[in-house]
Amino acid sequence: MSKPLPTRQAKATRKDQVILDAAREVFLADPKAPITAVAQRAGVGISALYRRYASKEDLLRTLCHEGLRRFLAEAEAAASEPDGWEAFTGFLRRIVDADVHSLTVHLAGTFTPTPQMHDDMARTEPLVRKLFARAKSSGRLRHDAVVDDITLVLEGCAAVRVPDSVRTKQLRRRYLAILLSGLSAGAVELPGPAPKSHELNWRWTSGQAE
Amino acid sequence: MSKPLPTRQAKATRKDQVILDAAREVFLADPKAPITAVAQRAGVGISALYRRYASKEDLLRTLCHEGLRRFLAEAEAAASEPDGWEAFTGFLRRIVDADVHSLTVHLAGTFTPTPQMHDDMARTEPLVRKLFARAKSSGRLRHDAVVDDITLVLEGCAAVRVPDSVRTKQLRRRYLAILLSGLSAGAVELPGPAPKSHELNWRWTSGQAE
DNA sequence: AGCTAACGGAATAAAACATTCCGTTCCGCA
DNA sequence: TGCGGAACGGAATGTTTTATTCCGTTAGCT
Repeated sequence: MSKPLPTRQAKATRKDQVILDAAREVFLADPKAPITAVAQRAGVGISALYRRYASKEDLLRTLCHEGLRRFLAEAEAAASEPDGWEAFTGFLRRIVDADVHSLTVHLAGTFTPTPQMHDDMARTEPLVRKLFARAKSSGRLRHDAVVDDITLVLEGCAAVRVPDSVRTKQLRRRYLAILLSGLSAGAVELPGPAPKSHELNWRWTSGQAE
Repeated sequence: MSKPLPTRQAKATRKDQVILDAAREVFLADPKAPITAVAQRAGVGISALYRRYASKEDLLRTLCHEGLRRFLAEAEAAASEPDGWEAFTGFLRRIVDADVHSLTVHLAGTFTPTPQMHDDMARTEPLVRKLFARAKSSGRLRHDAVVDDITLVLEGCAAVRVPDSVRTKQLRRRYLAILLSGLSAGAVELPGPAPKSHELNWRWTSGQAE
């Protein structure tokens, strides 16, 4: 009773997802991977890909945009969590679990972003800023942490990767816990100038390629 | 009085270093970079490279081995620092500063290691283990941290990278400080099974390529 | 039975690369 | 002052890798 209509179109629609999933896995592991690797992982032919996406760049862009949307959605969801600290840490955990950071960051520069993407990015920023501010005012966050440290944290978590994806998720949570513990109030001063967002978004600003 | 002999051979010897430096920068930024990129960055022709290294793989291997040696040397140096916690944190800071982890890890799998390298790796392991044990017994390290967390920490720090290398170093120190703060004693329990070394060395165990 | 959306995958054209080769430069010595 | 060759620069070469296209096949659907 779950699949009452294995109609041709329905099949194709389901395959849409399979392909996107495969693409995510493959490009997450290697942003420079050939498109045939995606087809293989998805268990489909190359045609199935080109039927849906005009080009490799198009696929990359779609994938990345999907990640961005997820990020945005999580940020919005976190906004309604009453406890500021919980909202903050929960948000980070979900982003790390979803491996969204790798998507949006490691793929940046491999395609030219659409206006729509820029728009979504712009909508995201204030939400994250707010989330951070709430965490800060909860008193649980160390006083010298800044919003852009979030980027560093996410980048670090994304760097944790082992062949087994389940294990990867566990290790990342452990790692995030260490980081959050380090970001908690009451420790010694952090060294050096804090990061500024323009320093960290360079991957987006310069067009194309690697 | 610094360069009394700009003799032909002396020049070449100096260029050795220039080339190795260029190679480090280039392959650190992109492990798959073409060899011409190295030549360009070094400001030399391709011949200058092939005069020194039989192949690209050979260059990669040399580079990586150099990094491994540095790692080993730092570990040995840290062993003679009397304070266990200082030895530990100082060691990490120097390794992070030298960007050695990226070298040994991101390049792994792009060449077949020499017996000499395996040997050096074997010599390194007990040193690091000892360093960790001393940090642990200093009481400053959280009780549920394990040796292999070091790998995660280094991996995370290596993931911090911005175009400006000076800034990168600063940001990494900040990030390491957060991590060390999180690794300090007295916080909440860390989640999940702790990492085991065989989980983290997969890049070395499977031969060749990506 | 016939039409065609949805494919699979070989074929193709273009790019990216590692490596080789050859002509040039210029140090060091006679 | 001229020569031999080490040390190069960088174009030419031969391969490999890839994105993209094309064409024959397989079903849903009527």
